Amino acid sequence: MEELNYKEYLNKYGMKSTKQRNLLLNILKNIKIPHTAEQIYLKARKSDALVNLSTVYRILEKFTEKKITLRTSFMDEKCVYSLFPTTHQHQLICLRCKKVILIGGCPLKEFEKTVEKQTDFSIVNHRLELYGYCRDCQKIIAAN
Amino acid sequence: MEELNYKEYLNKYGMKSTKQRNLLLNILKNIKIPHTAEQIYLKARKSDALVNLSTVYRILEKFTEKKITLRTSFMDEKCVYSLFPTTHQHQLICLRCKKVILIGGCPLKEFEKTVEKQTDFSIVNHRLELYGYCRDCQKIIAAN
DNA sequence: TTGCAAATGCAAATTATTTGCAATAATATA
DNA sequence: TATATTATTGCAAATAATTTGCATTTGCAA
Ligand SMILES: [Mn+2]
Ligand SMILES: [Mn+2]
Ligand SMILES: [Zn+2]
Ligand SMILES: [Zn+2]
Repeated sequence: MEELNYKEYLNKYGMKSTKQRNLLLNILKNIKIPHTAEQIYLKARKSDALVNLSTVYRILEKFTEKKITLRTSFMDEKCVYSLFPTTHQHQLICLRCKKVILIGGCPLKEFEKTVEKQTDFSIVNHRLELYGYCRDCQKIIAAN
Repeated sequence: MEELNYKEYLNKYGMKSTKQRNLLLNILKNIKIPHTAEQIYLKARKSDALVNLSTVYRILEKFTEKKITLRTSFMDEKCVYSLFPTTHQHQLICLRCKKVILIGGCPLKEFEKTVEKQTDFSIVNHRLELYGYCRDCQKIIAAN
């Protein structure tokens, strides 16, 4: 964790720079996979700055509203948050260890056009996730 | 609502035929879009047979386990249930009126193979939903 | 520096879903 | 058909994630 001040950045979004928000931005910058509000809260506790869990929820809500973060929810599980991706991408999720791999490249452009013609819908976005087993988990499963 | 007895069908799955289960099967058969447990419960109450909400949850849980129903959860919202589709299909959802259109034909087979090669994952399924505006809602939005 | 709106902490509320347990109902079989 | 054996149900209470009310604190613009 280096930089702990995102004042300009936050002000640009009309948000005050608080130690809690700076801290969360820093945490979000350093995580490689999406985290739940509670996971982020637990990381925050480890730092010297204290944050309350409701504050974490409130901050993530505001960040999501401003598209600073992306809020995702898998099948049944809790919502997870990550910095909003700069490019359009999709996720490949391991059903056993929950590892997430981001995949660039979207296979849906043509399909969307076809569907638009067939249905008269105007499609504005989509959600695509692939589920499977990562190499490690494939081995573990095979060994049982 | 015609037939109210699915005894053979339920027994085949190792489940007893109860008036609650028969009723739910009938409701599920007649709905055109996925419903929440509570929506199904409310429809059930309208019939003469009484059902408890926890029972509805328990029945839907068991149905889902047996793949009689499909349990889906959109972004933040509650889980919804529908009869398990006989063919692989995806949903096109209107962001304004929440209408759901089912679309047959999956554009992902080739893409999955490519991703498997790139990532060493073994892909077992995927989730694809398209979001947009239905024709009616497009008009309404344009008129504002 | 001060004033005020925005942000926070804390506890309590909400909401969807699940669970324990005693009562009831469905099936198998005597 | 009567009975025994389980599975299923109803009801109330528990859980778990998220949200909210309110008093206090903080950031920042004037
Ligand atoms: Mn895409
Ligand atoms: Mn598909
Ligand atoms: Zn894995
Ligand atoms: Zn619509």
